[in-house]
Amino acid sequence: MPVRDRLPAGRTHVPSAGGSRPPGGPSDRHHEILDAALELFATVGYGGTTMAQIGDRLGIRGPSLYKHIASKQELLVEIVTGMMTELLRRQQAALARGGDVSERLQRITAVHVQYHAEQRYEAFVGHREIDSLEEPHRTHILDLRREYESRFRELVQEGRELDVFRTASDRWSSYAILDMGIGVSAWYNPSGSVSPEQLADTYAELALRMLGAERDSANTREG
Amino acid sequence: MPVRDRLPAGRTHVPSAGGSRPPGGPSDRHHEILDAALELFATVGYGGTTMAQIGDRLGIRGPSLYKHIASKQELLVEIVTGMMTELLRRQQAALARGGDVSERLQRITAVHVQYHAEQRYEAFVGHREIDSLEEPHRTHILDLRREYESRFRELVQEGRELDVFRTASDRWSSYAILDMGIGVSAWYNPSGSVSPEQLADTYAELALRMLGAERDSANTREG
DNA sequence: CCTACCGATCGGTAGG
DNA sequence: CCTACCGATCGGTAGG
Repeated sequence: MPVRDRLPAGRTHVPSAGGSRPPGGPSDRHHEILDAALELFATVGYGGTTMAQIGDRLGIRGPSLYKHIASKQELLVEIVTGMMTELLRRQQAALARGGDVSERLQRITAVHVQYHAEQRYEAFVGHREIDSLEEPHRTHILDLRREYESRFRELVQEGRELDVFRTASDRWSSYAILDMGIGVSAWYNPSGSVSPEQLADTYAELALRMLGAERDSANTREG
Repeated sequence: MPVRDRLPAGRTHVPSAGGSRPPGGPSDRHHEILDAALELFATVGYGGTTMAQIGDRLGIRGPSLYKHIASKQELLVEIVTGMMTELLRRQQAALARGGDVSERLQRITAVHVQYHAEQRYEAFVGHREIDSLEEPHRTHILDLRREYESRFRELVQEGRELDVFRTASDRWSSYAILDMGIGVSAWYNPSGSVSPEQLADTYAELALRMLGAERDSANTREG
């Protein structure tokens, strides 16, 4: 359900490297285009976005965009691959910190949710517009996604085998965790009073409870 | 994440009333069109579906559809309003059965999930294509959805005030439950070995755990 | 970065 | 239920 209403306006920049890039450089323009496209794809959809609209946001005409980009499809590919790459990167970092299975599950859930709040536009587009990707990009993204998902499932399984988690199905439990995090990208409001970190912590707690983890409620985070 | 791959082929009929309708009657054709449109909207999107494609499924040309329907938009409106109406109807029936707050929360979660598995195409389209609705339909649907969601939130609140549930936020908990159910419509495979009922029961259990409900694990269902 | 424009697609209508 | 077709939109190219 959550999507409440249309996605609220507001920016969700890919880090713009505030100053380290030569001003007026070609990749600056590319980045501005990507940014405008992201916001439009998120609010009116890939198919619903025209090159003229993207150009409007930069004060130029549609055809002028082609001096900086190859195609509309290229913009989508960059957005979606950037999203999956970043999700996998954060997930790997979370796992690399080690800890018991509850800690690791809690951490990959938290980074999952935090990303979907912080970069809600990338996440929203990344999930919604996968079928707008032409091959072989679509297949590639689906492969990355399967890898991302399998980390959750494997961790749930590990916990269940150790009798730390109690669940009827590793698969369904991990899907439930993934899906409730994805949902965040549809309703999170960055102008609200809650930070992505707070939301991430709360959801990670919900996930652990869902898995029937016996909480010591104290030492789940290392000192 | 879950969407695994493209939505698998397969039918999800609005009940076709096997035989009680006069054969060749006008509403038969209307229903066939609606059915073809549903499957196409679910697999290639509303914007990605052409009238010619819908016609193809019935062995007729695109323009011939207009003898039975008013517009492409009308088809979407019927699908989405049908979905929200049915969800609300089932939810009300679940609440009307009474019981304590855990029982009622468990039941509205179960019907939520069961619908998203049984009618996964309607549900998928109903969530994904809301922004493809023209006004005033879009606003109307969003109103119905808010009503549907609020029942979850109110029930979570009731349980928390009774100290039956323990949750950091009624809102986030209810969104989590709603979103994990919505996710089902993207990955559920009706050809698999698990029934919508089984999935619904399992998810209802996950929801209760998430809310920190103290399970007696026995008398949560009346005799 | 622009205007002019091509080629293709599509929802819907006309008129049988 | 069909063919013929209108009017509008859109991604992308040509050629400055």
